[in-house]
Amino acid sequence: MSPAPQSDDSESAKLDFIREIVARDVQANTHQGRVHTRFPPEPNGYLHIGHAKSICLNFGIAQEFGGKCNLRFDDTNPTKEDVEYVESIQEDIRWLGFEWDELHFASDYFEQLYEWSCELIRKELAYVDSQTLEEIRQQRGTATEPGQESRYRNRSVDENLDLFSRMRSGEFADGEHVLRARIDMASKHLILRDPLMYRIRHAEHHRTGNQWCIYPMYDYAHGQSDAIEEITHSICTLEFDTHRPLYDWFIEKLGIFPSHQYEFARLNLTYTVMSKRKFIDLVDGNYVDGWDDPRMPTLSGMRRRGYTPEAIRNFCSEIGVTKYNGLTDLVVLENALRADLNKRAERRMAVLDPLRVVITNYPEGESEELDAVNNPEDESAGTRKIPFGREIFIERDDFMEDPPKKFFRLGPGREVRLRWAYFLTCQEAIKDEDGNIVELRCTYDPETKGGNAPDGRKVKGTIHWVSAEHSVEAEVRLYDHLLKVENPADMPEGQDWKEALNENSLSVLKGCRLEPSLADNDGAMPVQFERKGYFIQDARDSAAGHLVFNRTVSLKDSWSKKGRR
RNA sequence: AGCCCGAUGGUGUAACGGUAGCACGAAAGAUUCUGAUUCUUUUAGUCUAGGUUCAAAUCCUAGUCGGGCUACCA
Repeated sequence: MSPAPQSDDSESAKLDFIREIVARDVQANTHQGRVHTRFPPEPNGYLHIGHAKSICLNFGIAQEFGGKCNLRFDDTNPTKEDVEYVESIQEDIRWLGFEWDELHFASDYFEQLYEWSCELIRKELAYVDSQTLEEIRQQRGTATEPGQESRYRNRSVDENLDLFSRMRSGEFADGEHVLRARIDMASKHLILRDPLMYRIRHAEHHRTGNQWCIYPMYDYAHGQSDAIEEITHSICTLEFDTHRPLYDWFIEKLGIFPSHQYEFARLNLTYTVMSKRKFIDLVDGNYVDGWDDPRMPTLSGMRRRGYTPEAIRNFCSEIGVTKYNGLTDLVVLENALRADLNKRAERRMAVLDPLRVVITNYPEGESEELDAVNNPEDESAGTRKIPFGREIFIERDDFMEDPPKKFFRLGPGREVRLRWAYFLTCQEAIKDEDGNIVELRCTYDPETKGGNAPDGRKVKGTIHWVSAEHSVEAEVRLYDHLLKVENPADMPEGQDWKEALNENSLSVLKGCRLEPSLADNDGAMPVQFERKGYFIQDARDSAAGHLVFNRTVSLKDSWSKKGRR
């Protein structure tokens, strides 16, 4: 399939430890120099930015080494999985810019897996255990004490074969029997203490329907699926590293294609959570609006928020791949996003907190159109016309009645530039009876049309504005961190991570005023509201009569930072 | 607790026995019709203790700290 463009680091990029292994294997002509990876999600939830790291790694390696990457759904637990997720996962991967070479489902291998189980039984390497869950658990032993062998451990091959086939044919209820690998109940690797291979589950599977009532466990299904697909490098996250001895054991005993497993550290980001379990808590607890809430680190949420695939890919390449379990600062992600949006987003003007300005020396009842540059970073984006008139709106915090010296914006008697328009001088602030400023009376200099003074005088500040008459109203949603703490794994004793939820993570601004070109903006196009940030029209709630914009990310703001000090 | 994995500026990473480098952040400055962008400069690091070696971030041993495993989840 056609490779997507890989992230923008080129040849100068250093190889991470996994790519080093792959490069070495190619060099040594292992598997005839063939490279084949896979991305193996369980279809039981939506993909998140952590999955993006794995996707970029697996698909990226395939592209870089001229290999292949499969998408394989690890659908071995019918009670948790659903086609809804199968579809959303594919959508998200494609959106990220990758295309799989082969699409597989572990459930397609159930018959082969069953046959291999029989082979292990015949080799006396697997047996049917008829103990209860509780008994099995108790016999497992502890980290310091060995486990005990099941009283069913030495059943004959024939009895095992018979029982296993009757398990398959549905003779038994859930939990009556399991199939176990016969390894070593005294092993220091707890995972090798006769791990379960199959359990009985009378449940309908989203793909195989009611064809099966026994389902393989992850450890028995995953490595064998890798082997069937002749995966050369099976890349997974760190928590599976204790499973590797078992992964290798099955492959060795079955004598099948020797896939190898390599583990890397999953992504952790500050101020957010990154697990399906916690996402479910957020959605079910109505802390967010759903899996695609723009505050969620799910790919669907990030897409709705206005993240671009390129930004995510660049981020993944910047953070690297190691076995160190770190915590990546969210600003790294946000900067990757700003860098990408800065190049591609067209500029528009929008006033989020409008303050009316009457330009007293501008002729009443008249208006004009001015030229504005769409993207100073990209000349090909061209220009557009923006209407200007006697009454405009400016941002409320662009005016101060008693401004400090370093405030470059509007104040009584001060002159600023209206972006792409004229110089404007504030003459008077009109207040209501409570002393709130409700309107500004200003004058403009007709000689400064376009934004430059013929006499060469300079102004320190340029502010954005919209025409009162021509602007359109919109709702704007601003987002902040989901959590108030950097690391939810680090909560004080006895505190649940949900106590750290930021109750101000969403603020909804109504009555915002946008320049009219935004009314028929192609909804999918990211835009920069000048001096405010990058925004995108909300894909779900925005309609012709009711514009809704999401703030993707703010611009860097060294002014407000200074104020804090 | 046993086993496994890990530890380099604030954060994320590179250096593969031979000059500790990069990015982000932070700080200062320049430019600027976005207090954005861009550019310049500065900042700050090898967990600890031993050992091997002419030479250790790198190899060895022990310790400390962090993570994982002890599901009929993946």
